[in-house]
Amino acid sequence: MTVSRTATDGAKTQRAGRKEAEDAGIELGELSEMLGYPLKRAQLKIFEDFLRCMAPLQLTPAQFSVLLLLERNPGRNQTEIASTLGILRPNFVAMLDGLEARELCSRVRSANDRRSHHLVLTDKGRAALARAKKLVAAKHEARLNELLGPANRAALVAMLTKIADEF
Amino acid sequence: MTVSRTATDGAKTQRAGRKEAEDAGIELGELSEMLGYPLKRAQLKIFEDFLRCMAPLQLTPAQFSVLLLLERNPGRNQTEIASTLGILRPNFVAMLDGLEARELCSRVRSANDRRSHHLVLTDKGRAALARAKKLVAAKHEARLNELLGPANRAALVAMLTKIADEF
DNA sequence: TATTGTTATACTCTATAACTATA
DNA sequence: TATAGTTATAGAGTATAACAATA
Repeated sequence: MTVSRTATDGAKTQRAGRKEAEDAGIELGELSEMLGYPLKRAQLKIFEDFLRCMAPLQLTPAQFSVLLLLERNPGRNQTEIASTLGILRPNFVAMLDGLEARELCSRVRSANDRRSHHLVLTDKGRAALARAKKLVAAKHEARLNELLGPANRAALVAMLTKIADEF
Repeated sequence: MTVSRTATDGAKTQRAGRKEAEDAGIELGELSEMLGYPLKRAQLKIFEDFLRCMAPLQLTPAQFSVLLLLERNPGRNQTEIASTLGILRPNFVAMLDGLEARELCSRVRSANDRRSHHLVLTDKGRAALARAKKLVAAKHEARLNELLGPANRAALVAMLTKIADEF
């Protein structure tokens, strides 16, 4: 649990956990056997690395996931996209404002229901997403495969998905 | 990635991701194959369940991890405990204030170095931690074993630890 | 009356700078 | 001068209530 970090790209911040001196022989004890602790630490590491790999495109994991969803599901409205990703509608507004300001996607008022916006990728957004996918595959996911091996990596994703869906 | 939630105990909040209607057939696509997305969702689910199981003791994962560390490593100072857990020292102050106000641990000024505080569990803290461990083992971790099986669960923790330490 | 997008707002986490008291 | 604990503060992320436009 706990655990902090933030390596927006600068890669500064305190190394945390595996610091250096100071924690001269502090024992984690049961903590390392529980799931939550390594799970949280791994999640932070992965997001950190994702940010690093994505630095040239300046996309956060959340923004990347939105673009990916828009590509796969063009023309959906804000409520649909946000709820699929577990983003609350009010919080999705500023996020979309940002993506739209960068011309990566756009809101198109629906003709049928003039309350809702169809969300679509712009050409620029499509291009950025294509580059982003390549960066993630070549740098981020490739390193993962290197560390765990493809079979273990797949097993890991499967177990995490099972927890997310069934726990 | 994205994903939200917060089930401090009330278990309200929108179901997110696996919502109900609205997301009529929205496809996640590559998202489900990447590590970050299921990793984040699993982490939120696990913390949610941890909070639920821990509701009678009102301990967050972070607070639990601090108490566990104090039990295993009595007499360490704030810098040591905080850095081990990846908590920044400034943020650790309010956290300790809370635990001390509930008389679960206490700060003892060091005789050698009057700048630092030895951190120790109180008897009440030791008792709370004992109860907490039982709750986590009986409710939280047991359910995990049920879902994945002990071998898979161990493999999962091993892989996450590897990522946290070596990635 | 219900829903979509939105605003306002608040609370938690995380992060940095700078102070104080010791060393 | 350097370190331990602290204060103040700022920024993300996440949460809820309520409003305008539309259905």
